[in-house]
Amino acid sequence: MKLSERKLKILQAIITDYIETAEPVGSRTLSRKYDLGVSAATIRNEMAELEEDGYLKQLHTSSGRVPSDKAYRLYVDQLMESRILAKIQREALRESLMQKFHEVQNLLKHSAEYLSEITDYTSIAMAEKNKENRIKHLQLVPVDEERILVVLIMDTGLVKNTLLRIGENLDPRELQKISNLLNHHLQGMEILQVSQLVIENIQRELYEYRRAIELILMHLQEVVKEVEQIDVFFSGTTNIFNFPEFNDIVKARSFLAMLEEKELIKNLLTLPDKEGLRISIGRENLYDIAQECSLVTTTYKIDNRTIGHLSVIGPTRMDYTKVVSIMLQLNKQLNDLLRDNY
Amino acid sequence: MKLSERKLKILQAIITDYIETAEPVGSRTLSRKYDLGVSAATIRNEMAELEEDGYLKQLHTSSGRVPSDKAYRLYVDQLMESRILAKIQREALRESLMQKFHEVQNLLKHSAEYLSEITDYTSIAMAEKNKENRIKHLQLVPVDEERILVVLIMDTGLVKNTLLRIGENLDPRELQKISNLLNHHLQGMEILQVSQLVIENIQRELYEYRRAIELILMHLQEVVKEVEQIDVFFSGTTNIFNFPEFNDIVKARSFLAMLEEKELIKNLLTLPDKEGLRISIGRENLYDIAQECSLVTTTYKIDNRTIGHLSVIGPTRMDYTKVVSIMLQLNKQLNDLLRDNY
DNA sequence: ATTAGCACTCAATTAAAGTGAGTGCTAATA
DNA sequence: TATTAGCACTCACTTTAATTGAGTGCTAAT
Repeated sequence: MKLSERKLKILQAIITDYIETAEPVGSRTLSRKYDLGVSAATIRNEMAELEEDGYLKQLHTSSGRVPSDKAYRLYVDQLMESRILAKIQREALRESLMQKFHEVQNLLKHSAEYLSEITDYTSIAMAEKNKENRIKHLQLVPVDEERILVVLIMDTGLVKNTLLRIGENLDPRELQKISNLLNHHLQGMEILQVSQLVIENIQRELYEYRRAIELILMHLQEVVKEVEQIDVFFSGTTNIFNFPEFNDIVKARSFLAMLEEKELIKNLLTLPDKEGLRISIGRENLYDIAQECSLVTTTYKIDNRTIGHLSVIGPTRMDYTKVVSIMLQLNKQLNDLLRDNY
Repeated sequence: MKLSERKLKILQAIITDYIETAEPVGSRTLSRKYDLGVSAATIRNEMAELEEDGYLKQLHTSSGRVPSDKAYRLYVDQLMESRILAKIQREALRESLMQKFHEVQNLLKHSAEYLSEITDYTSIAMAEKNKENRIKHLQLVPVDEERILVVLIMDTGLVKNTLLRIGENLDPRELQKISNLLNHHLQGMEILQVSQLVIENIQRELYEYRRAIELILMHLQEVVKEVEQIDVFFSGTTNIFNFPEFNDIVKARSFLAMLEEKELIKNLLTLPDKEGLRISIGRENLYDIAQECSLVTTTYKIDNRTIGHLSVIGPTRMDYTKVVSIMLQLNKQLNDLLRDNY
């Protein structure tokens, strides 16, 4: 049941026009605006068939047609032609990213800002906080008589600090000793594996500091809880107001409310992983409120472990061509950066 | 030009009613709903005079009246009676805060979440990133062969990490040596004071590591730039949709757009400092877009230096009584926590 | 000084009429 | 047989008019 060349051409024109105008498109407009080589009547007949096949929808009997999710799917899979970013833009991007890569979190955050600014849609950065984070290094830093700073470095590049009030007065050398011991035992472990048993083993080895060690490890557990929280960052949330389909207070509100549901956002961004770039269109998204939106999502990895996601979200009528080409570029740049630095 | 007892009573009733309903209030409603002991006609006369004095506004000749900013000002300064939070609520709050106080940033963030949830308005947490941050401690942590982590602890409790790729292969002992030297020179300094001269002095003392030292200090300067960025966090932004006065897409949009203007938000929260709790009402705010809003703001300090602000923002018709009493409670709890821990 | 009564105002709601883009069908045409 | 012009019909949207009702200001009575 393949579509004829002509049907594809008409469908493409409809989608292009609708992406641009957000207005249902009729046969007359189409024949005037695009050079399709056939009359409005012919287009009308083709449109009727396209509607039968589920590619177009009519809001009411005498309105123009609007592309369905199925049409967008066809569009992104077959019709869309990828544009290339101007080289100069690419280099500006690289510049701007280079300055921000101190932390993975920041890198994603700034990428999101870049994305929303250049696409005019809303973008989402999510740092994946998977439990398989392994401890790479742990350092105790003396702050003053009463307190120490526990610095935890994970192999994914994640760094966590905890300011800790410790009963005893430990001098730097003692701290270093504890640090070394903890590192020896904990390096390479997932933090959830640090069981009571492990703690006791460590305590046995440095019995005189058992209280401090317990305090530290207890706190690490708490830090883990925080780490497991989802870390989501948005940019350009108010861009949604630019789109007529959200130009009604109820729609805009539910869109913004959706963004506040971090669990939901997480599920939207972390669907079973198709490689590279994933596009989910309208009702393909399982959540009610997301069904009038499309997402273009890329996933970032270090050593084959996922560290985060970037996503552009907008109306189903989004400019897929633009968004996809921008995200592909960004993806390439980011992966280069990650490979070089982590 | 003081208002009579009766006028005050009527004004109070009008404000209370308008806070509750968001509808212009008329003389009849007023006399029926509140026990003012006079007839609607009398109230009408009083209202006319209150309007002359600028406490009330009429949207059109035959509408009820709405309180002006001047009325709200009178209300918060004189009429408002502070409620006390139930003790049980207080203790739940303390519990919830205690678990989050690892970092100043987190403390403010969680407080904001608490505020927006319990008030149903939007809340803002802003960490003041003033340049007078002094270096308390600096620690170099080895990560792997190629990279070190620079941990910077400021006396305000702010902690900053920078992952740094360093050319040379430094063993932990060498790193410690550099750490010590840097601490010796830098402790107590504002980071902007770390001039080229200081850097050169340090380099002279540990000439063999001059390259590493330069790298580290260069990076610190960059970190400072980040630190100087304003760090603003919002909670409950979509609560604004609950209020009929923002139930129009243009208003809602400009409110949300305002929140994205960090500089503006900063200026709103950091007005010349009245002690404790500050209420700015409507046109008292200098920015156009904020003129239909009121803010209740508290400022937090450690050792007399401002570390952050918390604010509740909503329509001028906000429930000042509720917001103020909640913020006073929170203020007390937070100050206790800060005093005990930093 | 207070209040009841009444004519008047004006936003908001409802109802009706008019407009126009777009469709489906049919018959003519290439 | 595929395409197109023509035409009657549909239906959301806009415009205009009529209706409603909460609220006011003024006046005269209490």
